[in-house]
Amino acid sequence: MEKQFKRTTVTSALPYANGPVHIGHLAGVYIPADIYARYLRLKKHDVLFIGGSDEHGVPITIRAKKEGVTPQDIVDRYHQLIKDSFEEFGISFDTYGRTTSKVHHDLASQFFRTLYDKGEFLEQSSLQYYDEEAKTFLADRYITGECPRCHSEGAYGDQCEKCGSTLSPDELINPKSAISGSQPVQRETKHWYLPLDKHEAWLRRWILEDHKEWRPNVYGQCKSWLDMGLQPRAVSRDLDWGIPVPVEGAEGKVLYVWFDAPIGYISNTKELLPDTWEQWWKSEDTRLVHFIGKDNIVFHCIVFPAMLKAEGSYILPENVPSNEFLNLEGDKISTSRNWAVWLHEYLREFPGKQDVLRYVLTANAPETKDNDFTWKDFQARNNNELVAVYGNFVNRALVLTHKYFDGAVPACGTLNEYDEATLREFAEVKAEVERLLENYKFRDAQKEAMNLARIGNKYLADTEPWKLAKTDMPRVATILNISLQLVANLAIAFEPFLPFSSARLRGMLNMSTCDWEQLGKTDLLSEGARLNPAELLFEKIEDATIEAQIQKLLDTKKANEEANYKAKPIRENIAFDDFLKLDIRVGTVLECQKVPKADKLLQFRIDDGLEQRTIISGIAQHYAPEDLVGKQVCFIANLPPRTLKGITSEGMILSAENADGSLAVITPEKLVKPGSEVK
RNA sequence: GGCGGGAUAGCUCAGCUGGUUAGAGCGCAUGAUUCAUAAUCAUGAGGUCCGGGGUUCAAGUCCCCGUCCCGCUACCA
Repeated sequence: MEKQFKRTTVTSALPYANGPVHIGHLAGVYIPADIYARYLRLKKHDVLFIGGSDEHGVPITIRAKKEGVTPQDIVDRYHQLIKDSFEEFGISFDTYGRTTSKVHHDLASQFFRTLYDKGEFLEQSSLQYYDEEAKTFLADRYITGECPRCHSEGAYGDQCEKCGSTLSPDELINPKSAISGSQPVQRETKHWYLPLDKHEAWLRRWILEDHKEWRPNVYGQCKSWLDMGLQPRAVSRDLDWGIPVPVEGAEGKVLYVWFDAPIGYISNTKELLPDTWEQWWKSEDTRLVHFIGKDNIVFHCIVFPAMLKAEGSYILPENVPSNEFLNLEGDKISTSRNWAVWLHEYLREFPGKQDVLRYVLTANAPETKDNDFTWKDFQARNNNELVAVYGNFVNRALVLTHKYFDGAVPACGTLNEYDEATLREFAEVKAEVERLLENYKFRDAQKEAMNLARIGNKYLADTEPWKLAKTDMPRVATILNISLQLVANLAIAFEPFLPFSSARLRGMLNMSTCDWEQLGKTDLLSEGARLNPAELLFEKIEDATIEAQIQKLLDTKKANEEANYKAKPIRENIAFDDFLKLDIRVGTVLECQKVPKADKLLQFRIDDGLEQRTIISGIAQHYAPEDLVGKQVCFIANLPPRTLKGITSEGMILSAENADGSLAVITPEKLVKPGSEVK
């Protein structure tokens, strides 16, 4: 475990280039990765911090189609937006590439080819939908139709967004091609699969035995997957946006985006360092660390390592620190619902306050469980911690020096015991911050760094130089010298966390060096050195500012509710005879209970006027079974029976679906005889 | 339902392989102080460690049963 590494490759999940970056991404991946990379650099370790945009995949092509532009236009737009906002925010990538680059295409292609030549893939043909008009196979997202579960229109081939079901394209009723609108036909197509099952044995050993130190969520999820047994995964798709499968007879096929994206880490390295990139990826004394969100655990811990191992010449990750999710004001962050704090907007609305957001998102990082970001917490942490503790100490030390010594670092006399105890505390904090950072505990590490400022405030309160100034100037000189040394130390300690503030602080101190190993030293500023005028390192954030942000979110929410409250268009007319075929009846609920081993199903015993029948209905999340007993419901009585969870359902209970997805059972306005027809 | 993660002071979280009166920051109360962005410092009040069993001399920490939250997954005629 205590392996010595010569260099470290740090990767952070590639953001998908079909939308901007929000605080969830920052808290989960980019800020911790950046802190880690900056820390290693400060320690003069060799480190390479890799980022880049993920620019392939179906959602981008769909978005392009919708907007009437090319996929390239989409990725160009968001790649630039994301790249610029990361840069402005101080995420210190050594390189930020993109998966549409030539280097990436070549490398990914070559990677695939190597595995292909080594026989690491399975080839398999299957039937898939094909659009004869557009002359192309259709990816799952390109097929729409009626959802077989909730019967709403507009379900996609992989998922119905209305009821949330996961679908496969051949389940859709009346499938239509999203490209031409024509009815697609099934055609045989060949694809390549990575047989993960073949890699199971070593993965099991490597993760479950050799990496017990991985975070519980990461380890647990891997174990869960391994215990369920791994299945082969397709690595190609029929699509024209992506990296062509480099095999004869594979025209019209591209690498599946999850296969090409992680290779992006490697190709971005190669693009930056064409001659030496391999040492960052193939040398046993390189430590590889992937920073990701919890949705990416399986890819980075199982699939990507399997790819690397299959290729044969690459190292495997040493750790995969993965964060949970960040919520916003109590609700899940959602791009489609516009429920987010977007980085590019934050940068515009809070100019110069990068570090405030960095601080808050680290202090409240979802390292062990989902956390909630609130604007009030943002304000409190800024005003009560950054301003009151850190900024204030810096300001006190500088102002006092200007007042009593005209802005020059005063001479340090003999230290008394209290001085030395204070400095010892400092050294202890340094060791603790290091230990925490090396264990990927960024939240605690930052808190520990903040303790340095607390020590400083206490030191000033206890020594009271403003009183001694009347009687003992040499002692005041010593106290302020030490205080200023502490301030200089803060500039180093906070460099990984709050780089902008550290830079400003160094400017105020005229401090040229910044080296982690100097942390804890008391000669960072030499006697007589001139200080610049004190500026406020952080400023208070007023209530009005916070209220405006909260209002902005509330407005968003309202706008969304209105946007969602749009009734669906009426379907095509049907013949009256078709209506007559439906036999809708009223029944009285005699019994109702939850179906065992199913979360959404209720089992009804219904009096239909003639006899009793059993009906299963997926409304368990909206009704307690006992509340329905004795009620009358409407149901379709002449559907063929269908077995669900081993129970035969003889009909379908009618419910209305509200805008928020909740269900309301349809019941007659007054009591009628069971078996009454609904016309 | 299965699997994984979580549940500890008002809030956000620490508590390693079980061991003295369960900790930190913020908030709150009281006092001190004025160099400082009404900042700081000290002290204090706050906890059936989700509930119930069990193992043990000893359990927040281990085992079993259950509840709630998050994720993946199954079911939704």
